[in-house]
Amino acid sequence: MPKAVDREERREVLLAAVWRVIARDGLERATVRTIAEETGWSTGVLAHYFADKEDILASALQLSHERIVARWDEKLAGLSGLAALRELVLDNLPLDDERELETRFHFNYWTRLLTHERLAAAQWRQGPELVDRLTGLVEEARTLGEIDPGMPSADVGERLLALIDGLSLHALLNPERLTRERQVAIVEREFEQMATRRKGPDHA
Amino acid sequence: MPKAVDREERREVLLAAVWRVIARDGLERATVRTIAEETGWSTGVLAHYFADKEDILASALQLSHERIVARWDEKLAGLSGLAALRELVLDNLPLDDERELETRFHFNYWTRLLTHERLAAAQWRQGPELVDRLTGLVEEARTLGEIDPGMPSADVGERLLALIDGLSLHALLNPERLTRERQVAIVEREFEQMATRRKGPDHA
Amino acid sequence: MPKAVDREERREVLLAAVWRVIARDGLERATVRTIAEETGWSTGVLAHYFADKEDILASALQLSHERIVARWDEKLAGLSGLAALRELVLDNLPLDDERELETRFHFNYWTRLLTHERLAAAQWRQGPELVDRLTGLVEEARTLGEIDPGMPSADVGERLLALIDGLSLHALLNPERLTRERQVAIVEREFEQMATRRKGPDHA
Amino acid sequence: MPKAVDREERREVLLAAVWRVIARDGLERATVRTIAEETGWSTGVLAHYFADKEDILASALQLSHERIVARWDEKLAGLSGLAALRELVLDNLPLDDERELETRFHFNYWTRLLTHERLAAAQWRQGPELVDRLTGLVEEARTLGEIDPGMPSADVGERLLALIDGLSLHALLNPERLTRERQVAIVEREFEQMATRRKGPDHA
DNA sequence: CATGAATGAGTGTTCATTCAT
DNA sequence: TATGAATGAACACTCATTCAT
Repeated sequence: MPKAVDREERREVLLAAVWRVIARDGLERATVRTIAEETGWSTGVLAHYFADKEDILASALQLSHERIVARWDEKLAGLSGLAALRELVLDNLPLDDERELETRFHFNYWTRLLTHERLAAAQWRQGPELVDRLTGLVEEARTLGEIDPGMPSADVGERLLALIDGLSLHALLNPERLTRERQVAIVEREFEQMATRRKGPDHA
Repeated sequence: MPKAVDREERREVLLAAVWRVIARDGLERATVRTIAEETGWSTGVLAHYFADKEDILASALQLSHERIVARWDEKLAGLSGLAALRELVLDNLPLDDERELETRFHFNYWTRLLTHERLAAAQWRQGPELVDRLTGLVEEARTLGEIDPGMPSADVGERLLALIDGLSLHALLNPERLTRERQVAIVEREFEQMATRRKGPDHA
Repeated sequence: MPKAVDREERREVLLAAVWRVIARDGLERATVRTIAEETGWSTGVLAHYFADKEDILASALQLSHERIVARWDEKLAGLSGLAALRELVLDNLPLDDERELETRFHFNYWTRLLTHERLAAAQWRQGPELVDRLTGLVEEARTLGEIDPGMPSADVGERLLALIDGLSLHALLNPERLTRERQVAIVEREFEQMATRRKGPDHA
Repeated sequence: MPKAVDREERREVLLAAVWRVIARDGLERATVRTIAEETGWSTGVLAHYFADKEDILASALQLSHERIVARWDEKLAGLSGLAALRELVLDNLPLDDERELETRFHFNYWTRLLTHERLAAAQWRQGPELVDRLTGLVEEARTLGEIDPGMPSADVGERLLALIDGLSLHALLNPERLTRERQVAIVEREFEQMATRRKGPDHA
């Protein structure tokens, strides 16, 4: 009998190393050797679990995405409308080490998505799914009368997405200026205003 | 007597080629050869004007930054407060081909700034400066009574910066979803609300 | 008690797979993995029956050779002189699918025999043996008065060997130009002339 | 001004090194590093003159072919019929060191032509051209009444081609058995018989 | 005996850099 | 000053081999 290896589990262990390398050193320095070193195995082992480097990078993003979506589902269970929206926005900020690694990791793919056709395939994209979720919850919040009905949900969703990624970006680039606390404060204020404005039309 | 070459002018011509290559093909594919081809000169000529490739990339960012700051000064001349703030935000979105190239160009540096010490240390100047300008104008608008005095100017500035870069990012990644018109609409609404809220405390 | 495996029989099954792979894909693409796939077993099994890859290749050639020699003995039984010679020459041309595979297989070793010491030293046995058989039968034909006694048997044998391999080579490289029928026609004419010339001296 | 290098001449110098490596070590061991070593330059230099390794190998064969055809033209100038045919056959045997290298070199491509589609393109093939020349000269000899008109010229040409490559092959594999002198003797006898048979039909 | 996971040297290729001209 | 030939380290990838199970 061969050495018993759960291939799927092993793949995930390897991909977690890929996350760490890319988050720490960047995509450019994420060479097969660097990744292998991080896994603790030899370079050749990657060939057993992935077709080529592009498959490694795509699989790493794919798995990360799956984990994130699963976490969303978990965190949002039982919540609806504005509360769910707030949770979703906060979940997508680099507010702890795990999510900072996650953000740094995804960050590296953004530029690549811009110029690499093949990577732009549907499953690579977390963005579209997030904006849809955000917009859906905005819509829900509006139905529940929690927010100003005067604004198109899609635009509100888009603005929240921009806020998430903009804050994430600058939190990574300038962690001292844009601390975790400050990110939360800015988002909380955003939500206060969204909630406040629910009567916006009334007072006019 | 050596050929009379205006070194500074030549550098700028070369760096403009660097912008085009990076915006079009990405940093990864911006090889010395590709850049040289874009300039129309040979690869060797770059060695006369720059220390090494990193110097080329840093100088390209630096020059781009200088141009942008100059444009800000020009556009904001005569404006103050909310009007100036609005102009500055809109100027930093990829709303025409020139600024789209600019955004795509800068975009490529974001990930690199995260991991490359030398580039980050020597060249990252735009972000801080922009957030400072935004914050300054928010402060000015508050002094002029144009906006809600209840919010910390720095946080408003930070949120606008996030909005700018978040919208820019997704406008590049998904130009069909986030059209230029839609970017403007989202920003305009943001400003309407900032203006509306100037009496916020009053109606409570 | 270990599993009862007829090692010799297993080796032959494995080597037959080697023949197919090499004839089909060439020596260059005959990797251990490809061969293992063709056998239906895992790559590791080859290590149990062969010292290393070179041993696999040498053994495959060796076995093929043994089979061919056995076939000669069978086909030539009861024949002698010119008739036997004709049969032997025709048997060594790729005139049916089995022998075409055989020829393609051997073909791949020719260049390797030129440069690989170990293979050349240990395994090259067919060439000499075939030329010896050809020469022997020429000698026999001469003794029987079937052919021109004026020519050195060794040279006639050598020429027939060259003809066999030259025709085989071009039949593989250009099957449309050098069809099986044409190969036979060329050989038959060769033998007609050898037979005709048996009275050569007489008419002078 | 750049270092003055005649690119075509340099290419030929490099390709001559390729010939030597392949003839000596075989195609399999003709790595880029081995070739570079033989040229005396670094590995990178090959990238300046050839697109990739396949281009190197194709160009080497191409140049060799051109040289051979040029030599044919030179050697056959002023000759016709059987005399030209004899010269052409003898020229294609490995009868001196230069042509032995040539034969060993070409030899290595034969197996590759069998399995590599791309290499099978028209310009790679010396064979077809040679068989056409041979057949043409046979036809000429027949017109001149130098040989037996009873045999199809194409078949005679084909047989001579087979003889050439068969003798070349075994001369390389067994130089002690099939010496240069013996190759010549076998070919000369072949031509004597072709000439003798010109009256073949008469004596019947 | 049979498996296939793991290894790491070797491959073709790319590329920033150097430097003679 | 400008050229592009030359370099050689680094890259992704392939593969024969080893060996724990």
